[in-house]
Amino acid sequence: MRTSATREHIVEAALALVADRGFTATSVEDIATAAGVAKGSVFYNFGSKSGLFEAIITEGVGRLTAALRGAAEGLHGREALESLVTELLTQIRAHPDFAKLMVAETFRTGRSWQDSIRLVRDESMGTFAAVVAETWPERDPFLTASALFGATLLAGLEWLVFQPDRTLEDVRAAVLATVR
Amino acid sequence: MRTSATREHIVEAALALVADRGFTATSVEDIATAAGVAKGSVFYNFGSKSGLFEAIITEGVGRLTAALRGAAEGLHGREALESLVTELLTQIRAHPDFAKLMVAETFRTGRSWQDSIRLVRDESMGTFAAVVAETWPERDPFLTASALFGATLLAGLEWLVFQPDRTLEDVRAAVLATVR
DNA sequence: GTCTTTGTACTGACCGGTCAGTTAAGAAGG
DNA sequence: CCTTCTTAACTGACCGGTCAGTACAAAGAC
Repeated sequence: MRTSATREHIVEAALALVADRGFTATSVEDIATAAGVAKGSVFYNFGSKSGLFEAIITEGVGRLTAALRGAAEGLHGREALESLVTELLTQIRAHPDFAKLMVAETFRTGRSWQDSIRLVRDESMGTFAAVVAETWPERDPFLTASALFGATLLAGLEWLVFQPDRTLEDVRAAVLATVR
Repeated sequence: MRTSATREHIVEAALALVADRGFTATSVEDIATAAGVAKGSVFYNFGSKSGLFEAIITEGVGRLTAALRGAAEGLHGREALESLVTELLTQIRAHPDFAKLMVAETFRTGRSWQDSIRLVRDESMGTFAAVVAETWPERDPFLTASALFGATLLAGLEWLVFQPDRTLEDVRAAVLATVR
């Protein structure tokens, strides 16, 4: 099997802990305990602590970029934008820890996995920017895309962290009502 | 003098390092070296590592909330919103490290200074929410506010970190063109 | 004017604990 | 019995926090 149960348990536990506390503040021992394995297994399966996080992020990157690309596929204008917002919110709900991690780490420098984070950012924002460039050619595509992306991302996290009782539809409506 | 030069040097160095690397990843020794003082001085002046960060955040909190409150004072509707966006961008430019720190730490839990961070968030978002509630009573004030706040904040950081050659006016225009 | 005292700001060597990473031995399974 | 995977014990580096001591200025004491 390509991804053993042990690997999956470790990745899952690590993602949750790191999203909440940060990379350096989370010890490998804690991750191993939460995953129900011994510390050595983490090193056997991922080589190093940062190796583990590169794996986590690479996995999340692939998932998110694929989802966003698929969501915009064949659509144009406002319709494409609405589909992107909806898909991003869906992904945030499905993988809130990864979303937190992204927000927390995007503007830092020097970590080994920074490139991967930067990659999701560029890919995701690129998808938004493409729609913007096509639909509103008079606007600055990347600044506009980051505003749209930021609005969706922070509203999504506000929802999951502080107002978890709301529905995706509530949040979607709020975001779409504020952007034009 | 209330705040000695030593204190200021330490706060300044600490804010820069922590915004870039995170709290746990930054050692007190590193901060002291960057500030040009001995490690002991950090503990003499702030008591503990987390005491130092509570001081940093409290300072930033006061500055930001006062600025936003002042910006919305006496204004209404779209005019108030535009003033808030402009003021938030101005603050982000003046104190980019504090902005990074906010983004990185808002969705974490359990740190001793978390309450202070939460406080800026609530205050800042509250100022936006008040304008929303007054101007567009049919919209959800807090979800809308977080979308507006998120759009401005992430566009602002995109600007400072990835496109520093742009002007505040460029970013302001992009954000205001995207929100309605 | 000089000597002693006192208080404050600061220093850096040091200590105890924590943590990433290693290793050697054992289980699981074919 | 051999490969793959897992484990517990261990190691050395690093880090937060402490503390005994230095520097120095202000304030009496004579």
